[in-house]
Amino acid sequence: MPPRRAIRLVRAAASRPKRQRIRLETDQRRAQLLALAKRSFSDRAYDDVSIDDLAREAKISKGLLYHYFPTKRDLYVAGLSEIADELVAAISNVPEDLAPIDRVRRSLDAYLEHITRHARAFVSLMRGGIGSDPEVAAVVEGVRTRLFDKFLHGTPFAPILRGDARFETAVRGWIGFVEHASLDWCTSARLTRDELRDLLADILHQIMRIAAPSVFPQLAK
Amino acid sequence: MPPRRAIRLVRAAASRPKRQRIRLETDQRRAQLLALAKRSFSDRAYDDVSIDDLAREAKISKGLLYHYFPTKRDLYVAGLSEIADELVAAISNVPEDLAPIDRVRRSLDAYLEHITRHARAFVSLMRGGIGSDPEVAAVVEGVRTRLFDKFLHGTPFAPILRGDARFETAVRGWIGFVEHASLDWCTSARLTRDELRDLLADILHQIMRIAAPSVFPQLAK
DNA sequence: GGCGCTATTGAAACGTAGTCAATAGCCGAT
DNA sequence: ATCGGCTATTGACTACGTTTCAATAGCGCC
Repeated sequence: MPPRRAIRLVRAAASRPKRQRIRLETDQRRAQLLALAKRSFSDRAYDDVSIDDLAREAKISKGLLYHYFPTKRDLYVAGLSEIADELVAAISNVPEDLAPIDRVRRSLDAYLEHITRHARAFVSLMRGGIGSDPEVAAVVEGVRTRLFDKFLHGTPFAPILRGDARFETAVRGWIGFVEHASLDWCTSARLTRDELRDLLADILHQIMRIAAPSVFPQLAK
Repeated sequence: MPPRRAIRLVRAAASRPKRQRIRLETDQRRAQLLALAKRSFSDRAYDDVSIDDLAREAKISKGLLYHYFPTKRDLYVAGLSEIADELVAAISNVPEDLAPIDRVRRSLDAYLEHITRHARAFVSLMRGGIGSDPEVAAVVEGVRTRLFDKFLHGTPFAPILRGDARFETAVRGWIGFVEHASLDWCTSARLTRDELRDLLADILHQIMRIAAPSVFPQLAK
């Protein structure tokens, strides 16, 4: 039926194409949009991702997007939080019964494994697309705090030293070290993953020796 | 002369207030705007500083602002670069003839001194108001590279180890450590400045021992 | 087959970055 | 003095992206 096409075109021009509406459950749609946001904000900078783009890619109207996320920033933060949670979760299934030093090494393995798999997302998380937004800062800070806890969880001296300013400064600083080194490493891997892991673990070890001599009296410098 | 006020009001209403134009030399105007930008972007987030605000504060029109800086981002980057230069300059006048370890300690002193004096600017520099902008990233990266050079300049092993991946990873990671620890410290100083300085210096020392055993064979772990 | 609920739309409001032709102050020449 | 040119400066205008909201269409239920 050759006329079909012609008729269609006429109808389209006359009575407006009228894109068919696809109805989704709230949860599904929300999940779809979140996934899209995570991808988009990992690939491009915050300002380079427009609501129009997102809506077009999701094949919905801008209005609907705003129905699910009251603000572009909210959408961004929601995506970032998920990325953050995934990262923390990635190092959370390290066996409990290992020696502290092995736990650290295993955690580092899991951490490095995860960030190589999700390099783009990790970079966009850490570089913090909107540096000065308090919510974004809170997400990043949350990652640090939780990593701090994970890496130290189960070590015998953690309870003793909790609250010790010198110790906490040192370990939190080490987290900064790890972030920095892994960001560098993501963009140009000049060490193997094992070499980096060993280096990071060794340095943590030394840092704890320096920052908590009371626990390592025999090693005092 | 009571009528004065009334006359003024009438004139103002009739023939438009016509704000008087103040002509400035290009350099002065530019300097004024840069200073204003540095202040504003340190106080508020990038998006919360509008060109209209800046123009109003500077008592000039938007158009003129765009005459000096082709883009809001350019203005921001220009301000950020100055802050960055000031930070690097701050640690640049450490005497050349000190022992390496003392140079590091003196540099750290200068660094900490500077960031306490310019805490807000330092924080906005490091948090990188626009995380994903390549120019902004370049400024921050430039600070790191230059700090790296400054801290190591004059040490005997620097030339030997330049290019050694393990060593560079470690020292660059230490820069991350320092940034992180000093950002924390800016917001809540739980150590004295001297304690922090000593901690940072000790850790650098240990890090170099670990990362460059060939230079410290006698200390190999 | 109508009714109500809600996911969805489209257009319009709004704010902010960026443009540009016109203007006003300054200075040197006449 | 004043004219003329140079350039710092203006302000109205455009463009574009976020956000709002009343209207609409799909779906299940009676």
